[in-house]
Amino acid sequence: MDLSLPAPELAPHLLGCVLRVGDVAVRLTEVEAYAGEHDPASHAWRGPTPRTQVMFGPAGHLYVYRSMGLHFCANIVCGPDGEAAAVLLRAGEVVDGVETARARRGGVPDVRLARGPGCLGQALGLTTADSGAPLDGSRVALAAREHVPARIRSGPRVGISRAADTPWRFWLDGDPTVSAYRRSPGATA
DNA sequence: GCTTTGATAGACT
DNA sequence: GTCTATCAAAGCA
Repeated sequence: MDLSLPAPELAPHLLGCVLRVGDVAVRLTEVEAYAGEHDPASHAWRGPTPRTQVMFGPAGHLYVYRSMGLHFCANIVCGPDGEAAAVLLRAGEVVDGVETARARRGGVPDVRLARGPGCLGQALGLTTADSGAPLDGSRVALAAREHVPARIRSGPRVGISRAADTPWRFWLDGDPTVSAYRRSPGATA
């Protein structure tokens, strides 16, 4: 696993990998690539800010942000140092620490534990305090998948207002934990 | 210092 | 399928 790859190349390679945060681990089933300064949909497209600075740093760190006040979304920073590339983790299947995740999510069906970016962040217990945390295996670790997933699909990204037609969303076809496609209301497409 | 916007999720018609 | 809650960071005056 080479996290210094550009986001669009790395994203499909992350599918099927297991991300562990504390007691909870998820198998990634849905991700989206963001190419930083070259991507109008990225938080970092206009240059570094206090909130996005971690994306400009070296690969192998978490970037966590808050959306709509209530929801936390997790990204894995990738690309070379200085490039604001990141891969948004949109959904996953909880493979360890299910009880912990279930408690955090308030008793929803298991298939929904990490379905959707905000849900995934909540299931893993991530907050903005975890933004910038390294994937060094202490609290957060990324394990390579054992086999290449059989069916990977790609398509337009979801829920963003710019460049929504860029096919940088990747997911495992047929996986029940993948969120239903949901078009951005104001997407320019 | 103030105003606008957002990489959503869940409830409601 | 459509509508809205809710707040911090970004952007602008």
